[in-house]
Amino acid sequence: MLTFTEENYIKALLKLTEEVGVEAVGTNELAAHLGVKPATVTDMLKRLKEKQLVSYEKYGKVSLSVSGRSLAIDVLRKHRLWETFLCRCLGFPWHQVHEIAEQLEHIQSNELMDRLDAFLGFPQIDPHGDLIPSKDGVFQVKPKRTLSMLAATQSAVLIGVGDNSAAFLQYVDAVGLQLGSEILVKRIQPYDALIEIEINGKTSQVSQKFADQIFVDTPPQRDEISDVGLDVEGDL
Amino acid sequence: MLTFTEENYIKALLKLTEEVGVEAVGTNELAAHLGVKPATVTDMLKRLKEKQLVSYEKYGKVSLSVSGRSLAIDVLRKHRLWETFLCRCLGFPWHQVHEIAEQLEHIQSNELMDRLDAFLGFPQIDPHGDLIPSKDGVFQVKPKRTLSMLAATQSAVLIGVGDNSAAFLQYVDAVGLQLGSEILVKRIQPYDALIEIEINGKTSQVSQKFADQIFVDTPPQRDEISDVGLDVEGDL
DNA sequence: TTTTAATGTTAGATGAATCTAACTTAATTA
DNA sequence: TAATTAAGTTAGATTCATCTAACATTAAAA
Repeated sequence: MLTFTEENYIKALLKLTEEVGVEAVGTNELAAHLGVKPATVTDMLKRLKEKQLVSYEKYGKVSLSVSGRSLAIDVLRKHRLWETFLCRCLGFPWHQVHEIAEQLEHIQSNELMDRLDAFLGFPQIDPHGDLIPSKDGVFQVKPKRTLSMLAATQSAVLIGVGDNSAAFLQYVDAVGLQLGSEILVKRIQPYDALIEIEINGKTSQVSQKFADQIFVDTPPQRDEISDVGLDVEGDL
Repeated sequence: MLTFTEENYIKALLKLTEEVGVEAVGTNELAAHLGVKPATVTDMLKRLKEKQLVSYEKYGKVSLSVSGRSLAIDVLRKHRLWETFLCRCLGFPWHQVHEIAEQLEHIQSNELMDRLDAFLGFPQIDPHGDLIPSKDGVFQVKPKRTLSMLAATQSAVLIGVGDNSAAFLQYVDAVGLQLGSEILVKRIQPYDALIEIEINGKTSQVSQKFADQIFVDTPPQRDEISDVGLDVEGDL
């Protein structure tokens, strides 16, 4: 049985490796991500190694073991199922659910999660557009295309976000975006690289930093293939 | 902000005083109830006193302060709302919900509980028949009549239980009882005080210990007042 | 009233998770 | 290659929640 803190460490490792597509991470990076000091991380890594959750050698990089990865994915699954519950059933705005799910993800009961999963109709995507790992831990990260990769005059559909913080998500709300929204890139300022976008007729200027966190799907336009909408929740 | 453990101590204090109708409790009793050693309780009581949650003097009995009681009631409210959610929405049998709610009751978010409360339709009674405290902490314990107080030939309706452990509740299930069930006391063995009861035509023998934990409402019978059923969930 | 039993406290230890400050190793740059 | 910087570790301290073992107080019984 893992402690809350141990669960948070392996979850962070999952995020910092798999989501970025990197093999292993350093102590400092982990510390920064978790908001603790590097020394604290070193201590914890020793404990995680003893429990065979990570592979780690002194002064080297860390990566999750097979069992560590599987436990981390389970925590992530809980997190995303709870987020889905909070939005869909309790009507929370998406910028509030992450913080509460950070607590709920540590509740220990497999049966609870299975029942919640069934209650929600076995959702595949959470309120931020992230894939919910299946019960048996199948979980792979799709390569992501971001708004910042688009050229002027291109349009795309919002399928996810790379930052779940309340501050970022409220900004997303403010420009009128939600999952499934169509985004048109009107032009990119040559001078400061600000991107002018249009959503439902409303025009906004956003930064590269912002655009890096906006994941999009580019619908086939030139090929004249007929309308393929994003079905956020219905694709079993 | 209280720690999980502090919340558990004040919850235990609420239970050991109010539910039993006693002013204050001793260190040993608290320790026994929480499954820790008396020395541990002494330490914790000092901390709780510093935080003004209890009134306590060395070698004396402990009781909750006004603010301690209010916080304890809030924990109890969360516990019972979660239990209601687990039974009603996720279909958990009542003997499983207590353990999971022991974890969920410590999640910190007032908005979460308010939304859950609304989602459940502002329930007043939890799956064990206990009153759910209202948001403003109004909560009084009704004096309880138990099955063990009934005489032979009397009948009554199950309105609650005094023990939420899985072992006890499964026993209750086994004799065919659920909230609202009508119980007929057929006779009481003079020799060993076993109580013979009938529920839906099914006869069982139960002990005094068991009967002490079965809370009942005795419908007016002799007075010929017409049928008054127990409406477990609908009485706003 | 004195002894005994029950109850409660103190002191010292442990493990988890954190910190700061000092030190070591690895990587980069001149 | 040597010096500097970045990254990582160790040592020692702190807080929380717990323990055991020894001691103190209160209540009950002889």
